[in-house]
Amino acid sequence: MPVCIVNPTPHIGDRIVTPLSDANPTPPERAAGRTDEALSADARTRSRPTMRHVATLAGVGVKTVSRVINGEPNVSAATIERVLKAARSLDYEPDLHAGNLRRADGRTRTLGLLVGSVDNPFAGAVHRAVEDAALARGVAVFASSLDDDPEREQAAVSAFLRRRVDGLILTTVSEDQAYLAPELRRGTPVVFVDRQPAGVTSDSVVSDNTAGAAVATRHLIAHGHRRLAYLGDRHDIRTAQERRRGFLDELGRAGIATGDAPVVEGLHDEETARQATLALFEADDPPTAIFSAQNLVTIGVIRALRELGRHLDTALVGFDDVPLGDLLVPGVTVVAQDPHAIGRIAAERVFARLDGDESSARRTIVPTRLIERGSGELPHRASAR
Amino acid sequence: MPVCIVNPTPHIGDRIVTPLSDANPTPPERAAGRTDEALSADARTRSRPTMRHVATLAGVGVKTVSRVINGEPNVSAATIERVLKAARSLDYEPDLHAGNLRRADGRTRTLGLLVGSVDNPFAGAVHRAVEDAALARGVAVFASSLDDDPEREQAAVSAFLRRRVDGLILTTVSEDQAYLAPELRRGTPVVFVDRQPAGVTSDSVVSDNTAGAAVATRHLIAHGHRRLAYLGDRHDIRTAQERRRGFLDELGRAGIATGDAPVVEGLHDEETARQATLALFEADDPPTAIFSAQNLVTIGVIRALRELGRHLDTALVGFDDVPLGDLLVPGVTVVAQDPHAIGRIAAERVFARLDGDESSARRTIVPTRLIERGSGELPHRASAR
DNA sequence: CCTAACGCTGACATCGTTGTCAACGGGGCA
DNA sequence: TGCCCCGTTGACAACGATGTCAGCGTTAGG
Repeated sequence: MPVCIVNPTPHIGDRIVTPLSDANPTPPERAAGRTDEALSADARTRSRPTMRHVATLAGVGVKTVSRVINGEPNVSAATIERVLKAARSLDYEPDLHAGNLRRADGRTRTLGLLVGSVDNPFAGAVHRAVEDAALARGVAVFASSLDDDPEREQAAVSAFLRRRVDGLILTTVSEDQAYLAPELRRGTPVVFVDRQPAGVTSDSVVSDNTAGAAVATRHLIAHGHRRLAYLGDRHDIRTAQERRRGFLDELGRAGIATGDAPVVEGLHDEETARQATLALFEADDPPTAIFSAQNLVTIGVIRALRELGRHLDTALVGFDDVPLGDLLVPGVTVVAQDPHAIGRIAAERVFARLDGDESSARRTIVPTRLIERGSGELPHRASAR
Repeated sequence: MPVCIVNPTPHIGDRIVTPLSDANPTPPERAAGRTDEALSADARTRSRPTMRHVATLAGVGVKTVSRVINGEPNVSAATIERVLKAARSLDYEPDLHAGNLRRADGRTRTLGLLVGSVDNPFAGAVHRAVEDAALARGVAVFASSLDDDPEREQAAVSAFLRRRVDGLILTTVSEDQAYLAPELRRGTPVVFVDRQPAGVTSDSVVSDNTAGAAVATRHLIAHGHRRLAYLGDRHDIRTAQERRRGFLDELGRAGIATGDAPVVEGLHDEETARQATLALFEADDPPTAIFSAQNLVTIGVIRALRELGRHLDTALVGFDDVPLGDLLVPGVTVVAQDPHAIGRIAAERVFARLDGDESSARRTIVPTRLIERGSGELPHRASAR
């Protein structure tokens, strides 16, 4: 086995390629064998074995093979043995989709999951929960990233539907999901996560955005802050709107003028959030406390505050937890969502629908939890500047 | 739209469920219509429309619909128009798998991806890169978590194969992937990521584990440390073995006795790593520097060092980057992998194979990069204790 | 002893689509 | 005019599996 020693400080992007011994010398080729011997020899090598190959080798009919593979009753023990042996020797794997074409229930045992980005920790947790629920039922999960792009949303849904997924779990960003109406009418379960649907009615599972934002805001106000800034996601995302509303409502409730509270929207990643924060502190009358409405935004804000050296005197509460948030100094106070619960519940809703639950659409609101770690408890003091 | 106010400090796990107006009132039922009117009416409502439904509505044959849907030539403009109109009005989506059954190339435009856990940031980045490459080719990605469970590995591969994925990108953990040999013989592209295959020969894309670990170790030694501990993953994972070897070899090269260097293995999450670290400091002669060989292990070590108040006098270099590692105090020095490159290259290998590349199997080694952030540059001083 | 019932089995149609092939009609050319 | 070619179209088989059904042999019951 060749060992490769790399330059101690290599440039990422370089790579070292090591050729190994020959493999896959057999070019792909579809079988056309018809005689029994041809079938058998052929299945054992190039082409993918079908039930007919197994049946021929076992000396039984295809239907009998089907019965054995699917564990149907009324096959003699000896026959089962022969069929299994043949299947093993050919390394036979049944074609789920071919079977599905004819099968009565028409289920592909497949789910489509659309999340913000499979790279985001929130999405990762949702995905993992969905997968765990799916695995228990032998269901595979297609995962796709949305990137807040409405076209990508529709393209992903279309790709899922062409592959005949049994159900959809969707984070959406388009104005309106009316395009899903025909599919819903056909009975395909669709559960919206993190975002609520518009233009159609279906199950959804979301965090309590308004209340969570209000809790965060109240927390900052309770520590003496009167000049609070909101930094959030695109305004056309309803989830972001709810968080903003929770923030502004709470300001109003505390008698703080909402008109001149700095509200920055349209942030979608660390870098834009960082720059927005820097700009906020360049302007007159910078905030003494910040509510950041999304995990990547929170990280961008933290970076900016560090750069400005204001992280110890500017209070911060973020919506959605941040990895290692407890190990930073100060610790990052957040309104934590429960992405694992969101994913699990969404999957449960899909499976309940598949199992025949025809009750009316349900909105499940998963509570958030304020986690105090320091950044949100920084008191207001006379401006440091 | 009902608004729900949640208890300010709710217990996560509770949830609020709001019933919405009725939806999906149509029970699922397979169509059996035969006459043209029945076909049409039926397709428009309950059942999923097929090409025959579209053909009937457009007044053409199914093959013509097939031609239009697939953009094949030799269909008159007027016919195309009629067919598209009919397809749109029925909200027709072709069945990729049915087509695939008959199609010459036999491609499902689907990929199977097996990673440690879709929840892990390394895996998320790999996944995202694979998805991006796949999206460009209209390929959907099945993602599945391995959890270092050999049975899960085989079950996942089997689930992928039953769904006839065009290619596999696998993180493996079983002793031996000989079970893949028949599939490889059939020409299915398989690319191993992060782990190298055993018992079969196929493409792989891995980080330069040995060199990376050596760089990390050399870095710690250069800062005066002589008592270095290794904390790593399960010993039966080859990737972990390589990192350990890189560590021990480098110790040897520096003339440090490897026999009594603390080497803790079998760690698989933050908690086990944390406890192992605590134990290390309870014993005599604790290390002054730690090399942690995996991202979750690194985090566990950091937590333990914080608890012990030793984070400012114990040097630490981790293998694989840690989210927000630059914002901790001290910053976490790591040997960063390039998971995005790993995923991208793996996907490129799969697609190259699908495009007919039959060159011999290739091992691509993606370099690592030492990122100095503070924790790895803590100097050795006389024991603080 | 006859018949019904049952366990076991395979022939056949079918699922939704595409590959093959032949038919049709019109235009260009000899 | 006759022929061929080509663009357009649809009938039909086939892909790999399952649902249906009928046939076989054996056993239980009358």
